[in-house]
Amino acid sequence: MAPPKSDLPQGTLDLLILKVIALGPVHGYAIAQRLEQVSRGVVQVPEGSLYPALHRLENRGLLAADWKETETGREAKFYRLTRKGLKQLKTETADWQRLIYGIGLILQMADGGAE
Amino acid sequence: MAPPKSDLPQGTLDLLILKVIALGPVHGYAIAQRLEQVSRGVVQVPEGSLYPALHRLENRGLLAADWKETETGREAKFYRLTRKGLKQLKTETADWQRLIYGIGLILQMADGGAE
DNA sequence: TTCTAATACCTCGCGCTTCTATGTATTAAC
DNA sequence: GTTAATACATAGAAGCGCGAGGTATTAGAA
Repeated sequence: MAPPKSDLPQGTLDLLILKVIALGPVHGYAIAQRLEQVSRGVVQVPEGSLYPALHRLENRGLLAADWKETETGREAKFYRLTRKGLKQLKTETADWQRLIYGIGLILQMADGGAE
Repeated sequence: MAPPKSDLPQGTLDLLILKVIALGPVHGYAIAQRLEQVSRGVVQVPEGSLYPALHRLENRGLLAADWKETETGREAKFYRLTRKGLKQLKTETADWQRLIYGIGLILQMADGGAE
């Protein structure tokens, strides 16, 4: 309903991409679709963010890719997680959880909440 | 226990600063301390991030500042929220909630969750 | 047939933020 | 008398997200 305009904070995109790929090999275009669908429109990833991110992750050795055919008979680059990528996913997920916990504490803060 | 290394995602710092200031006038140095204490060490704001952020927010008209004396008899720049700043705080808080909701959906995703 | 829309990939460059490093000055403690 | 904490500040580097642009294929509408 509400215009779901919401830019991603720097750093979170990698985590989301790793998570989607961890569920099974997917190609880039499908990753963006999954993220938008699953998050119910909250997370929208423009291609200008997506593909550079994928290349970054691949260069860091967190992803590996092979060209295959999609179900619709079209060539696409399917990504999968490396062992290093899986480890990174776990670390970043934990970091994220800790972060939103900490930020939650701050946002719930009311007058007289400290000293 | 665990090394609390956790860089802030871009954009969240403004939100946290606005939130702290909303509780009453504070000076910059104290803001960083409050954030670290309340978040139990999760949020750590280096001065090189803090002061530029404060200046940014002031230039955008979200904060106003006056020099006053601290309880320890020292000069410090006390910030307070403008009306615009309060409005911004509400918007950004709502945006943040929607974002962590969306990201939460993605991180909870398991195989077979979509098709 | 021709045009549009969707799929699927890519890069360039702007803009913005964060962080490290460095600097000043004062007060308190050791 | 030197170190640590308080309190402010800036400069420069590095990184990321995004808009805008580009290529190519396929499917469907006009």
